[in-house]
Amino acid sequence: MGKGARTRATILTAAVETACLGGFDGLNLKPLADRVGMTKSGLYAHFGSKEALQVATLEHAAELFQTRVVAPAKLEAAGLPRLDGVFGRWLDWPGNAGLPGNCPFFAGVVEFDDAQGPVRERLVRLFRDFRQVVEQLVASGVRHGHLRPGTDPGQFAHELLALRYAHHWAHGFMRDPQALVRTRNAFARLTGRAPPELAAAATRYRP
Amino acid sequence: MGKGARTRATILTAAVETACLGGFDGLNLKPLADRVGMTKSGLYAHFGSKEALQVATLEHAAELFQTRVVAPAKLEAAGLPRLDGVFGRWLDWPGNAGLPGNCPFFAGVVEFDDAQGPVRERLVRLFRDFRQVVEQLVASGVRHGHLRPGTDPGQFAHELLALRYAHHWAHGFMRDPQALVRTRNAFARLTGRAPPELAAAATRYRP
DNA sequence: TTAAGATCCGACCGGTCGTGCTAATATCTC
DNA sequence: GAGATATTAGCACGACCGGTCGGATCTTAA
Repeated sequence: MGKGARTRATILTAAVETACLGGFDGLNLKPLADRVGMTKSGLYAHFGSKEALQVATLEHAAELFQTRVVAPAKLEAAGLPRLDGVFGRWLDWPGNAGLPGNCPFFAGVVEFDDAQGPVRERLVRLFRDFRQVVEQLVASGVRHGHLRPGTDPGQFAHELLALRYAHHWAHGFMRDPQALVRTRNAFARLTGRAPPELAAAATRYRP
Repeated sequence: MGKGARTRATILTAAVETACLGGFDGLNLKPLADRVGMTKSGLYAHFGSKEALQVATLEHAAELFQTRVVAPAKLEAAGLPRLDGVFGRWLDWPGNAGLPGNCPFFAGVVEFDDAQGPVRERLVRLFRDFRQVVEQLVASGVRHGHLRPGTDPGQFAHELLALRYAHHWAHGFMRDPQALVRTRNAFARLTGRAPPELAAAATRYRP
């Protein structure tokens, strides 16, 4: 690995940490350059623009997510246990990758939802790919008899992401000490492992 | 209403719209002043700082939310129907208030989760208050026999917010045309009104 | 060893940011 | 209508933004 690739990696590592703390809009050149002991123009030798830096940072974070959250599933039993593992690691992310702050992808959702450009496109594709991973895990769970036949993987993935998002809000923002147990309860209900009497909230109301 | 109060209202209306489009970090003085035909210092006569402007904007948005989403529940039948109404209007917000873009509160969650200060505090209190409203609606639903006795209002509110957050992601960011139907499905499952065979996903798996 | 090329710095550009101040103007009260 | 007050414009400051450029310094391969 040449010197260029080495410093590029150093920059990207610091950039991902910065993005976890301040989002992709917080990826300002001067502070980032200071963090790695360089100058702004030094960064520009590696990335030609701020947008390119954002995309590269997103890519680097995605690789980290892949190795820390998704890949370990290969070592777990196929079907629902694998889904359990991914969801559990997803809840810890990005902390379990040694990163400070919160998930940068969720920050990107807010920062790029009205804007457009390559960063947004890349982020959408990232979410779509991960969603597909979840859907395959669900389908596998159905095949193994862990989940009810006919389970809609798209609907399941939608609700799974909802739980992760709510955890981000309750734990990260509201600092609710009950966040984790509530998210786990909801996950248990989603996967049909809640006590039967808690599986649904309503009793007799029909609109 | 004096002239001061009138222009202050004009500014805040424009500020809420701006916050819907670009969040509270996007509340920059010059563009906002241009939008209402004033200069930056004109705004400064009304709010003494950017932070105060953000707080006032948050307050104004909260009042709008109260009147457009929460208050109409008074006209609905107590219990679950009232919860249906609030959730339905919440999904439309802020569009049903004539505002462009997305919910500014969700943007604030990302922008102020690591930061601290009066804006964050106000936003936390806002969410806590609304969560309490939801919990009371749930408790009322239990009393009316619409929801299973013993339903945990806190857990229910946690999952309800999860659905709204997922809708924000799927509809607003991912532009998923199936977002609405999936959110409604999930709401039906949460309130126990999904077809029984869809109420839970798992069949026999026990970890 | 040496020269080509990669790498990085320092200075600088045009803009925009939030924040102050003064002066002039509009509005309200008496 | 006069005086007090509230409101707004105009202007300037320092800090920071993304981006550019020439040249110094270091790697690397011949």
